[in-house]
Amino acid sequence: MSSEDLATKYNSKETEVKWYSYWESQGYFHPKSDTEGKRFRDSRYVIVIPPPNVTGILHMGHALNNSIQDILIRWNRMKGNDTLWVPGVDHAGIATQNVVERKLAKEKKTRYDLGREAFLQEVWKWKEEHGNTITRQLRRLGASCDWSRERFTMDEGLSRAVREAFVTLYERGLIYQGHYIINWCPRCQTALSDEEAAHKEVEGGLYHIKYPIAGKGRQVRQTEVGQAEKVGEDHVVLATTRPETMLGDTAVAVHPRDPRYRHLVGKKVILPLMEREIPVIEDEFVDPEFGTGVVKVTPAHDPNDFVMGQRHQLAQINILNPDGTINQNGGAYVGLDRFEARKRVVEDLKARGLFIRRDSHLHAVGHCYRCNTMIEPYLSKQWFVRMRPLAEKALAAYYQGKTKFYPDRWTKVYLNWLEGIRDWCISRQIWWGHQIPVWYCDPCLEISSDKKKQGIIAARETPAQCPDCGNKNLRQDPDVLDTWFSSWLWPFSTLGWPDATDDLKYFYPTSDLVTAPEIIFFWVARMIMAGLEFLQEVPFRRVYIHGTVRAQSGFKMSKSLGNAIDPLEVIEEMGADALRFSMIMLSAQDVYLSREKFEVGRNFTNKIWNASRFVLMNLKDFSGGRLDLDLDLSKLSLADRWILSRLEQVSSAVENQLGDFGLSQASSELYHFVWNDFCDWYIELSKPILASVEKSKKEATQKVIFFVLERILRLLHPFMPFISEEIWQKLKAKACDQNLWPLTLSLASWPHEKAKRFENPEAQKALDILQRAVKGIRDLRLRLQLPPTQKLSAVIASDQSEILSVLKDHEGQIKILARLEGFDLKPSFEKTKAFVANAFSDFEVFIRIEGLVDPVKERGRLEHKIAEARSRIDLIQRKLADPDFTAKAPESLVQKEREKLVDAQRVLKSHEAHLELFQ
RNA sequence: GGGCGAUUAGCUCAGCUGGUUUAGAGCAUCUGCUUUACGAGCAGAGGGUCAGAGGUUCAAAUCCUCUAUCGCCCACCA
Repeated sequence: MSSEDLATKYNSKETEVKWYSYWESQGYFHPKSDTEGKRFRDSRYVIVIPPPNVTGILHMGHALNNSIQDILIRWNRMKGNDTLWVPGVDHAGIATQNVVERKLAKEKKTRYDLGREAFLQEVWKWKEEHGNTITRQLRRLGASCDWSRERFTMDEGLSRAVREAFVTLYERGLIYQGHYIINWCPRCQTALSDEEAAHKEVEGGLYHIKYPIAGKGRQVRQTEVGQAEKVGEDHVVLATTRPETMLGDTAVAVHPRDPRYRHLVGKKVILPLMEREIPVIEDEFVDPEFGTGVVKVTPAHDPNDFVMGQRHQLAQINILNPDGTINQNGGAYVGLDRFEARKRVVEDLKARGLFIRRDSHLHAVGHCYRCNTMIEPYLSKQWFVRMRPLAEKALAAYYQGKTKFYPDRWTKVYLNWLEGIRDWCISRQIWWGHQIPVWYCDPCLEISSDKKKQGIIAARETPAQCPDCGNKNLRQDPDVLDTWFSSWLWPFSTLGWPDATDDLKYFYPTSDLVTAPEIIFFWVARMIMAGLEFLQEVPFRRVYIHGTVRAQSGFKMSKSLGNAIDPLEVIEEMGADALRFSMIMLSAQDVYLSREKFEVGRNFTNKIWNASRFVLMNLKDFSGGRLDLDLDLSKLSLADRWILSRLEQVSSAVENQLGDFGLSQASSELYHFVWNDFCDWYIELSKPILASVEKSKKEATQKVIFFVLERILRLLHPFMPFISEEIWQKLKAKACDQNLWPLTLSLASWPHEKAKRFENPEAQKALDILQRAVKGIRDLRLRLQLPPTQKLSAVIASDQSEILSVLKDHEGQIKILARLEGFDLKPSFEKTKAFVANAFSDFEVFIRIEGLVDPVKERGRLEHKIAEARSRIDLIQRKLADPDFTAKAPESLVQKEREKLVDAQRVLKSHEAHLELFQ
């Protein structure tokens, strides 16, 4: 085997390593920022990667997300745009801290044993050792990121950006600190944002409890029969899903217009177990329809109760420790875990005769999105971003058409969220992350009893002393910021913000954002707000939301569910190109994966490889390949003109699809073109010419096949970068104009020309005739179970001379493709019993069988065909008989129906005539 | 409780703004094949009243309404 040949089998592993390291080392993914204006800003194409977590390992969701981005990036790079794909990794505060804490736990240590400083060193160490797993894996996928611009949300520059953003917002009055009910994860022991509290339906209980009315002797009127259970002589019944929180109750509430309880308002009840008197208040919030119409009010442990508590100036009693155990405010229950406390509270209520019943109750409960622990609404002091003003800007930008969502239905989701936006709790009680750039001066804090910010210093640079009193002993807020507080700056922080770098000037705003629906709120919406707030410009023009990857079972694919397919295993086994192509083809909507689904891509790589082998084998004596075709088109064979015409159609279809994020449609367009048109027909039609001794004809076909394959590889390259490059390089060796060729396919130009120089409807029509003739004969041979070795001869009859001449011109090829000994062409043909036939509207094919066929079978076949034709004719006739149709449908359509009718009738007549012979 | 998506051949899915589609593809099934690249292949075949019911229209898988089943997202009803 000479070096210009392709091996019998495609070696994906070797190829992938070879080309990826070449591309990367040559800096092909590294655009320069061109602020000189040598190029138009319109010719930029920029994507920032959704930064995977440092703790992440590549899963199928990443594989899909990054394959899509890489296709868009490579496509744009080939189109000659200044194309930048900014990669990077997210520090993933809670997730990463959890990982390191788990590691410590194995050594029976906690983070508190180490202390903050030493713990953070541990995390950094972990990051150095394991943090580049995901970026290595992205390279294996083929992701053509500019690694020289790789960022980490905790690196120096991004940390600066975070401080800048925080302090700017603080100065604009958009950041505040306050005591509010937030979502608290007792396991992670930190606050969470609303978005981080994943609501899940849980089968819980609705506990009915009696609260005695204070001041015995006061009679409670029996309202109606049937209400007895709700309003007794000396108590009120209420319902709760979390009985243990009663320890912190500071009121009981009813609806102001609820007649059942009017008389109770203003009275007091005795909080059982705590033996505390609490008031009965009225509040519109209470739904008389729910439960008994009476609500216990726990301002420190329920968001609604908190608000209600503020309206009525109720005390807030926090009964929980940060770890979810009951604190000293919980009386006898101190120290118990919240769920244990629930049991005990219920038992004790039962013992006192105050427990009525537990109904089972389905309700949504928040769970920590990191560790899935049930969240507690918890009153604590946290930092918040006032989101309304930011959301207003984002809404305005949307209505100005600044950012568009694809598919469009996501805009509604996005807008709804913005319209109902709530403040963002950004402080986290963990250590791994950006520590809040706020310092306290304790002496000043003590002095300022009013609500001024005295003693609180938010600063970009660590302050040396208090600006008011000069105290040098400042204490930084121990909390860190929500991870998303750095992610929301990603599109510009990665480009150098807050510095006005060349990159920022040239590449911001970016072009597209490609991501999954899960993080529209977490990330996409916030990035848009941040972009508008800090740079007065939307961070990207278009947002492409692709489908979710699921296991075949329909569940989300995840390692913890054990239903994950490891993309690296697939790459190992079938190659990155196979993985990418399979996923993209399936990605028209949510992707349900199973192992077998990757076979499409694998088979396709195999097909491409072998077709290319064939081409290269037939170019042994050839070195006249060119980037552009230097042939007189009119002198090319029909097959050549046809494939060129199809190539052009497909190129522009792919171009159009890609422009609209129709990657799946584009990939399947290419798949069918390569497989069905190029391999099944064009290569087959070329074989006799390539084998012929007629040098000029052979050379012309060599040129065309070379040209078409080269274009195919370019079209395929964004989807399948490795195999296309490997073959392309071999092809390049056959070119006579190599000096015009780029060093790598990834820098070749995208083959889309506006001038339709190859468009050729005549060739397409002629080839269609040829294909039908061949298929018609093949069908007969198989249908009649004629032995393959049986020599056959055929007759093709048509009253259209153009058809006859097309077939005449390609006699040799038809003989090979249909495996005929020979055939005659006739303007008309008298059928005899010695023939079987297939009829088309414009011609008939006959095969001489000389009694080889069973007349009964043949009759059956013909009757079936006749029935088919009749039902078709019937359908068309009914349509044409409808006066509404002929009157209202466009004339061209009616005309078409008439033609269809004539065609169908011809087919019918042919079959009928033939059937008669076999009667 | 709201919103969104799905429902098309045994399986997995295309079918975008109604009319060249007699509703397609891939896998699976069946038949045949050492045809000078590919059996991960080649050549054929069978298989669907497009979830159901209404409606709009000359014309509906495609647009509208309702229903059913499945899935996702959002939501402070204790």
